[in-house]
Amino acid sequence: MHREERAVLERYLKERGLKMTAARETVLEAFLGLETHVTVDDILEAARALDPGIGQATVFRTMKLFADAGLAREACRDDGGRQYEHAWRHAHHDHLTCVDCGKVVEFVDPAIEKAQEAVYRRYGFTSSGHRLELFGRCPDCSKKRSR
Amino acid sequence: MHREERAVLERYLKERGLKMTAARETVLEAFLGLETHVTVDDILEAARALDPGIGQATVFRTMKLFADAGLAREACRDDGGRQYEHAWRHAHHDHLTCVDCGKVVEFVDPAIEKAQEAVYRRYGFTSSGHRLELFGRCPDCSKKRSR
DNA sequence: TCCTTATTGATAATGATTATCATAATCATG
DNA sequence: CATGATTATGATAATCATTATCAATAAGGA
Repeated sequence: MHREERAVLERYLKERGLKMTAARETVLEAFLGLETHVTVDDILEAARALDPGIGQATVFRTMKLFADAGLAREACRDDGGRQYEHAWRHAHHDHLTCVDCGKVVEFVDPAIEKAQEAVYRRYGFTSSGHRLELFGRCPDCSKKRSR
Repeated sequence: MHREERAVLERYLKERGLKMTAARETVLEAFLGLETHVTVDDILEAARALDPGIGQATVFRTMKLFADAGLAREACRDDGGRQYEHAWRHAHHDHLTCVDCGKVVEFVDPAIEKAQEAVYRRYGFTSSGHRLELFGRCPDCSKKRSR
């Protein structure tokens, strides 16, 4: 299962003299088996379902590693803890979040992406990623409000 | 000093039966006297310069209040603690951050804003703000890298 | 297999934020 | 302008997410 991601991880590890371990395999399987937008505790729970001996610190460490290896993307939430989403073969996308019910729509907008490139050029910056979150009310919650 | 912001705060407080206090005045002055992008500790330090008796918890509470009153905007940083920036009569803007030296450029791009409106319409959402952060390398750091 | 080095899990430590609570300040009202 | 109901404060403890420490273990090249 998840042979491709495993290969990515192994290459990453070998390149810097790190080791492939049982714990790392377990966390990888747990993470990939979950939906995107998960917290470390979600991953810990899933990992312990596969191997009850996994420690919390290991999940923190391992997810950081995955982020660096390009397997996960991390984002801070205003409230609780960090969240992770799948990054391997998951195209970049932005988020549209409902401030009332919390629903999240993932989207990609070429016009936005293009305009961002123009901003980088304007200030002479080299691009290395961005984070865009649109907040608003989804159709349902908008309706409820205006009633 | 800062009569307008003070009036905003007073109206906000009165509307919900809250009280204007010396501590809130002090924190307001301290916050407005600082540059934007400040942490709670920055504000605490500035507030204690005006009144050494101010408690840390009060600053946390008060800044939350200010954010709700539209005087401050808060944003989470991936690393350390929350940061606040001025919100009253400070036009909305986005951030372009250098991942090497930490330099921050504030910008507004009409094309991006327009494209975002289109996204809201596409999904039937009502807009209530957004957060955009572009990451990259500033001209200086780009040069250093390519050497 | 052996040996060096990285990794693990448990636990303590940290740092940011929030809750608690007794005391003090605010302000609408009489 | 004194009163009283209520909110706010500051000190402290509590919580939550995350990181550091460390002795014991596992990986993997020689």
